[in-house]
Amino acid sequence: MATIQDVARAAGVGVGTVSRVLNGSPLVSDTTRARVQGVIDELGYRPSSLARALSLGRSATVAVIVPHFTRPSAVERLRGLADVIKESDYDLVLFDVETSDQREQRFSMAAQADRAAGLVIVSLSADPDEVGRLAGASVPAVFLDRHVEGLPDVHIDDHAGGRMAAEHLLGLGHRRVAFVGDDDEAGFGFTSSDDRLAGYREALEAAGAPLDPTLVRTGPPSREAAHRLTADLLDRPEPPTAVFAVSDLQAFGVIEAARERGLDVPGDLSVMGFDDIDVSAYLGLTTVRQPLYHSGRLAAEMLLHLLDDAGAEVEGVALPVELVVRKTTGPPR
Amino acid sequence: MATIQDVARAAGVGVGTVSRVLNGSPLVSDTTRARVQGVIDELGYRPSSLARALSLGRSATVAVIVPHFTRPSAVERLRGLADVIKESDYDLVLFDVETSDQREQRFSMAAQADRAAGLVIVSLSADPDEVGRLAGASVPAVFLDRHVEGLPDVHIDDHAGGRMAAEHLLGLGHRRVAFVGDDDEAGFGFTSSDDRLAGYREALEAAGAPLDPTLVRTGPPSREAAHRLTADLLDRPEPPTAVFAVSDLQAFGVIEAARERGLDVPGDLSVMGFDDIDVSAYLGLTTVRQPLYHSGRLAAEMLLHLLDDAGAEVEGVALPVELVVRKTTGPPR
DNA sequence: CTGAAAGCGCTAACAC
DNA sequence: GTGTTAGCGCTTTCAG
Repeated sequence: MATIQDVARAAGVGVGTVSRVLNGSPLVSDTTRARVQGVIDELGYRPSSLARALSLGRSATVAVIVPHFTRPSAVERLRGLADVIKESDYDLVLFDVETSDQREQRFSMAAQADRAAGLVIVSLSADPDEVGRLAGASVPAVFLDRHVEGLPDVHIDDHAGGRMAAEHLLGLGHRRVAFVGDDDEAGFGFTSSDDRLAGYREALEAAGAPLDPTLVRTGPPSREAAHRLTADLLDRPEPPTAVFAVSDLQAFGVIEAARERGLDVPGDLSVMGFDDIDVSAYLGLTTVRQPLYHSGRLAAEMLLHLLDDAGAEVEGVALPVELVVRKTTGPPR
Repeated sequence: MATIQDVARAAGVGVGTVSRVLNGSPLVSDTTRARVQGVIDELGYRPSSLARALSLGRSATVAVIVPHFTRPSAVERLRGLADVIKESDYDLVLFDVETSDQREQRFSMAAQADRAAGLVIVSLSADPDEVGRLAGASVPAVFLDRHVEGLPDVHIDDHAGGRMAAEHLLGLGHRRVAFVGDDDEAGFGFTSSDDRLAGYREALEAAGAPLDPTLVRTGPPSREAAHRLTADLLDRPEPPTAVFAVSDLQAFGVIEAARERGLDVPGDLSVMGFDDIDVSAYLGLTTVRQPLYHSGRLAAEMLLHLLDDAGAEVEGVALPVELVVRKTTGPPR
């Protein structure tokens, strides 16, 4: 790998001049510029963005820190982020986090301006300590899919979403309903599932149909896990007549399990999800929609704004959720 | 942000000693180690991975370069990659490429050992020049979803896949079939679509039912684009009785367009895709399956192997494709 | 065992 | 206009 030194030597100039050519400084004569450029091309020299960032103390990348980035909802958010970032001068780099360790590491990296110019933190919470550090850092950060006091964020009202789900099921005449959600086994501090459950439970209670604790199941946020959880639910002596899953992906797992048992959806079992991902319309899934793609765009725009104008005060945004009734819910038999 | 200097000063030791503590070197007395560690904790000091990489000349990240990373097929591959990488000591960092410019930039970054320890390049081709550079670089690279002469890769036989599609449709009795594929507008050098088309065309020709050129449409690899392309196809005086879409995502766009016209699938129009993504089984889509998740795992394993043993010779792998007949194809009316 | 110093590749301030 | 040089934060000899 050729370095700036090599180029300088070969061109018979100082490294400063090469640097100037590299950065399009006007303080270089045309002839020198041409000569240096010639050597650069010839040597196939590429400046080290790393050394550049270290020297400058800043980089031109936006880092997105996201756990389980292949979940459909995460992908949809990332699509929004990417669509906005690609129109800017920044590069998008995605840091996957799969373990609690990585979460730590990503966060500590966060505050370093030479690593990333700005940060989007998806679905992860931050403790007050971390919030303080982030707020004090020179690297602006915006949280996506999570409300954080004191830092800009884009979030939804999970509690209200859970309530909507309950009210829909209640309105249909269901009294014995279940919940399939997430456990936070990795310790990421996910709360969406719990918040939705809380809203769900409250609305049920208020209607005089309190949620049976044995009908609440949690597991990893995958279709397979939801499938297993549901199979278990359906094996109970008094199975539920409806299931609210905390994501569409999980709702599909629920439906799968029901079909496996020969149950008709929604005839024998009503199923609803949360998110309204791409395929849900196709599959006719009743769900609580949250604006995933839009939330990504918004978060990116907020960050770009912050990057553009360090002093800018950016308000957190709460996005609306909306009930979308399709074909997987109906009155109980 | 505290630096190693700050720590050294506060602990009353040299930076070298701090560095040794950081890296668990045995050449530090226990008392000194304890004192330094104390200061580190107190200051909340985090070493700069950037400076570290620059100094060391190598990093502990695997870089994945992938265009349009939110396509379902890309996500599925990434899932395989991530599942393997997360079990290793490496970090996974994803570089999105959306423009031809970015492609250049990512590639040039590629060969720099201080940026990434290893590389997985998804769906992108490399010209002989680039292959040479990559082969010579100290950073091992494996190509995924593309065959590259002289470098390890994981790929499928697109040509055979296209043939399979044609044979299936032919076997059902279709003679007037269409193709909905990708154009490579961004100039990434994608060839999968063309290769599948070639296989499709040849098989059709061999069966005496040559593909009508007006029934070949290409556009961006999105559902929406495929929808539009198909609408156009169906408006023709002699519409096709079957459509082969180059991806499942696009096949869904085709189906959408057909339904919009009030056409029954497969009664009025047979539709098949390529990939067999997650939801295809759900939707009963007939398709040509390629092992997406597995291909990601394989590529990651190959790279890890290369990283582990620089001398290792890794063979390119061709993965099989397989026809999966479901409910969107049938005999023509 | 530990401190000092050189160097990783680059930018920017400072001379000439 | 252009060369020189001092860092950016870290690791790693090289002395002691």
